[in-house]
Amino acid sequence: MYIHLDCNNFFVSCELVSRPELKGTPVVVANNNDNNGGIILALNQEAKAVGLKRGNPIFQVTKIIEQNKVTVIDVHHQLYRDISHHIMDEVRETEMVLDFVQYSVDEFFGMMPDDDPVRLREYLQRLKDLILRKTDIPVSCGAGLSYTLAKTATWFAKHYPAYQGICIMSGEQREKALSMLDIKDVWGIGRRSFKRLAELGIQTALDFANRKEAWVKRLFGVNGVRTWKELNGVPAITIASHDRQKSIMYSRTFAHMTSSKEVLMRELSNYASSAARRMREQQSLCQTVTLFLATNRHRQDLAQYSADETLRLSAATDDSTLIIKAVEKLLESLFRENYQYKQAGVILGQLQSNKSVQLDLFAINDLDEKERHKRLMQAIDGINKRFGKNHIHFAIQGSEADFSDQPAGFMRPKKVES
DNA sequence: TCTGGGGTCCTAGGACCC
DNA sequence: TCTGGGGTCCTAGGACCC
Repeated sequence: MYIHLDCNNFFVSCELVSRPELKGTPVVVANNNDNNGGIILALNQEAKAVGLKRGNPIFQVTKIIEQNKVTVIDVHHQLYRDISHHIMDEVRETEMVLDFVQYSVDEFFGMMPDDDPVRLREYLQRLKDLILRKTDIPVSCGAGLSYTLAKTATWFAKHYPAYQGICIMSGEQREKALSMLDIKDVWGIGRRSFKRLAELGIQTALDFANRKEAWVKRLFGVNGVRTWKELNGVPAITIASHDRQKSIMYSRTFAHMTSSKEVLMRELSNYASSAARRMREQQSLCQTVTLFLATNRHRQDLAQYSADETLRLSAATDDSTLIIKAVEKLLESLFRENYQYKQAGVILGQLQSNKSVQLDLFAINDLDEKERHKRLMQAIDGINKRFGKNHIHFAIQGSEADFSDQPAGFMRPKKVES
């Protein structure tokens, strides 16, 4: 049997670890909160109960928030990454999960060489208890004959309190479960497919699973067929190991728009620097650097512009100086005067291991230079690890007061963390 | 009159996920 | 006033090869 574990309301649960007094009260996590902008990214049961939804712009629901004394917390992505690492490490250490594979920041899959429902339930209960004890994060879990069915089981575990957070979907229960599952809630069916399926009269997961394979292939391609097989209890999906990403993105929506190239460059150099640091942490090099810019698409009264461009480096690198230089070059190419920019980001692409480097043909005599850069990066990371993020930085990143460690906003004083 | 048949690689954009 | 940030994979079409 495939098993699946998923943290409950992950972002909110992470915040409640350090603010336990808020447990039992409505809490949401939003971005750009201190600017009264932003949207709801995550919410707990209590917040859902008063009518809030993921994706609500804060300014549209201020009344509900005030009337119900909802606590709104600013998002802390790094905290969630750290807690995620903690959870995954704890689970790995127990060696309880066969074929462990992390799927996202807050969920993972595994296998269980047993389909006895009683033993499976005990086993999942032990995992669930372990994670709660070690990290204070509640999880829900499911088991089924494929990844998709295991994830479906977790969906039932979350939506039906009677399961108490654990749902085992045996082969016999499969059809009944799928007949109760709306097709839009199936993993792999997004908004587009849902719309087409609705037009074709397909309402439940079972309706879909009962169609012929050729029909599915014709209308929904290979991915559709994979989902179809999985729903029928035939494993068809492989999940790539999460330990080495293929790209790293760092982007922000700004609290205030800007039309200044200098301001953009300062922000972007910070994003590049943060992305490069994360890349070095996972011991990768990037071969490409992408930059994108966009105006506020919600402001129809303003001129719109968005663009992106990718620069291929002559050799893969993890050197912040080279990456920042690439970003400067890209900004030079993409920037247009007289637009109000609202969003920008840097993507480091085609990541590869730093263990096997393809040398730059034209820099082959520059090994000393390479070594010096490498040591420079190590020194910068070491200092910042010891004295705090951005303790030392490149001049182009701006003065300390400019750093927006938290989601966006120019000129906001740096938050000091003890 | 009549203009092939087979490949590979790259990229942009779509669709999906959390 | 105010509308997220991060990823993956697939496919179609263009450019190129013989």
